[in-house]
Amino acid sequence: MPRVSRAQTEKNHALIKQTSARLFRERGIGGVSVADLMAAAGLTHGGFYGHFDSKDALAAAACALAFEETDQRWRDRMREAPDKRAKRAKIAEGYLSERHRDHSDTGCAAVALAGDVAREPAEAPIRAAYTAGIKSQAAMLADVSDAPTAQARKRQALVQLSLMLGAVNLARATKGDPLSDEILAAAREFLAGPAGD
Amino acid sequence: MPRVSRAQTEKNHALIKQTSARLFRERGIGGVSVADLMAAAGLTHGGFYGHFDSKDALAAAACALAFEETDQRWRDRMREAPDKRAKRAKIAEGYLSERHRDHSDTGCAAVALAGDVAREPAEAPIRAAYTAGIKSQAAMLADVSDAPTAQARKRQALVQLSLMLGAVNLARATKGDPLSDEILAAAREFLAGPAGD
DNA sequence: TGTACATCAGTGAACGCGCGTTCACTGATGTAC
DNA sequence: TGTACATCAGTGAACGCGCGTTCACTGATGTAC
Repeated sequence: MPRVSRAQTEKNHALIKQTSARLFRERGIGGVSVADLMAAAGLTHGGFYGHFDSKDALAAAACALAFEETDQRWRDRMREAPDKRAKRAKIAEGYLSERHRDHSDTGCAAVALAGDVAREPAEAPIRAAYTAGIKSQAAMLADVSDAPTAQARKRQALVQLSLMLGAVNLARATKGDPLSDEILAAAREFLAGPAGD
Repeated sequence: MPRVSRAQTEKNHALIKQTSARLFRERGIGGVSVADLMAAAGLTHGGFYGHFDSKDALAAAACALAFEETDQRWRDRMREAPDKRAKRAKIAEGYLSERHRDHSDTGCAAVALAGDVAREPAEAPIRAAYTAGIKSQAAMLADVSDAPTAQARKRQALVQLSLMLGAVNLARATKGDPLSDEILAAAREFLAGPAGD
């Protein structure tokens, strides 16, 4: 079984990253061991350090990948909507759905990793990846803002992002109680309403 | 040193809870060991199980206490403001301050613990404590809403809470980058502005 | 109020376990001729 | 195109460490007389 073709090695590398991007979002970085994620990728844990320098380095790479996935989904959704207002609404709708609340493993990286990243030390490599991901999301939302100035568009984007992230985070933490659905509904209604942009 | 007076035992019990409420908010539940928090309370780790059944049980008690502290601070702040609009603004101001972002140990329990609680299993005792805390905060905000119906007041409260929590969570995760301050400023301005209620 | 003793809060060593990381080894892959 | 061999991706045992929890022990506290 050892010594695998160059092509297979690259596939394994990508698979470890993809698997981690999913597991870290679902269970948190501390909630998944190196052995766990290598097993989920169909490998044994010893080979991990041939692919990444450390679990921290993988966390940064997986975070970046998770944001790429999220960005791609946002772009796809926006493409379906005719104008800026509809694009904003399309994103909010998906973000604030019960489906998104219940599937953090394939959901938005920003909300799934916020709590973990907030407690990482300043020099942890995942922090840079996370901040870059947030900037990308904010830029996408600012692009579909109707506000007159660049500053106002950015502010609107940051408010929409904060509200969506906060609502899903709260809905996940209160899941099992009727309040969880109410939080999502309140945020959905607010962003769809007349003041929702 | 062993066998301490009844009064001292109660003080120790309270101290363990207070210390945990602070440390859990700062480093997360998984980021503090039983030995850590007993040492921070000036005790040795072995005595812990005389006070609590398990770390999970303590986490629930500490979460409840952290919410009590937060509630008390909100009540104090609201008392200083003349009307509902000013009360809402007062809460938002403090919540979205750089000071609050930089001091999670004494800050709002809802944002500090959201990520941890979201990943706890349904039967974990901390989930009930957390949901109760959120309901209390939502009720306080609904009480100072100007909306005409009870449902609208609740929705407004849930939106304000989600936005505040999301903004501080994001600001903590992006701290060190100028974006962090911008997120807080955007949310502050939005909640102070004409549509901010 | 004073004495004799049972209680039990806190101590610190120990438990089994899982963690991130290292390393000697293996044998298919890739290369040199 | 075929053979000989060096490379190195993956294996699995082992490393030291810290975790949550248990437990025999200690000696001041609280109680019974």
